[in-house]
Amino acid sequence: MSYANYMPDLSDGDNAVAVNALRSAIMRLSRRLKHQRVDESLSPTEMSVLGTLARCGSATPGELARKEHVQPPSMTRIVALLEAKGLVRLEPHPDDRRQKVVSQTETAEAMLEQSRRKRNAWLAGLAEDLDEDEWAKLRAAAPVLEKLAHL
Amino acid sequence: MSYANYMPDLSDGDNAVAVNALRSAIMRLSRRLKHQRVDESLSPTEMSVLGTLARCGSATPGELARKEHVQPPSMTRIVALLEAKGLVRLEPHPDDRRQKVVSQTETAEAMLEQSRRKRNAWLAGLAEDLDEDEWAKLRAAAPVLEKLAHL
DNA sequence: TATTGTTATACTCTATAACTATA
DNA sequence: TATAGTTATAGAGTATAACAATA
Repeated sequence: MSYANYMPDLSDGDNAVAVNALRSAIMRLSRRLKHQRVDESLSPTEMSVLGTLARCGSATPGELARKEHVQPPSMTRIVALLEAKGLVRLEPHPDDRRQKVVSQTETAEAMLEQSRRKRNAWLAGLAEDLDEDEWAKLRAAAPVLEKLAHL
Repeated sequence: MSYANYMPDLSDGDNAVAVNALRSAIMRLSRRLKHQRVDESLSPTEMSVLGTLARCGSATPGELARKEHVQPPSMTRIVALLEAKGLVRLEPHPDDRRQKVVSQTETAEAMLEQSRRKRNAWLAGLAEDLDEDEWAKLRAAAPVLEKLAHL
């Protein structure tokens, strides 16, 4: 099969339908996920930063800003709030005194675990309305969506 | 196969991984989708309301607030902004004088069409990094995500 | 008395512009 | 001169509380 067969041709009805459905679902679900916080004082982006740190180990504020698609001043504020809550640690960069190294604390790890439980519980509630086939499709698409989000 | 086999057991690693990936991707993609507005003066929720009206025909402010998961005062503001831009029409409710009926204008239909084109263009840009199999998984999961968002 | 929608107000999150320190 | 991060400020979007009109 040639590249043209799966490239998202703008006139391809299937892909257009999928794109519209994805966008609509993403915007709606993101709004509802905001209400599923383990800690009400933790914003979605703060949670996302903790998740990034859990995956990457540590990062500079600039790297975090690029990964989360926010501007540097916004990340400055987010990191400061997380530090005040004891969820991240800030250390001087070993090679460059302009930069800082942000890493998660043990408290953050515990909170992420708690968050995972709450998200699973929320999902379990919705699951009663999904059948096995639908669940399989979600599991298959999850890594693709994650890849899209990182592109 | 029994119900227990596809129910999202909290100890099920596959589902937990999928949930984490989905949540992370949804939050990141929603942030980037905000920057893909066809009209800079139209917020994501305003776009979403227009989409809802396109699907449902018309609705009261209260119904829209529930569907978009925002509080009634927020929807009052959103509807007022959309009306000022000539994108929705407000008419008195036929049976209940407390309520109003919101419906989209022809201008809104044209804007939604333009928006679809822009989203497809954005997706076409990302498509170069997705292979055929990944696209198939996205198409399969799109209706499921839409269903989730409506549950 | 309950419900629909609005007004007034405050809060959260993010961005832009200007600044400091270091490379 | 360029880059990393910060400070100060403004704007967008939403929520809560109090209110008006109608059921």
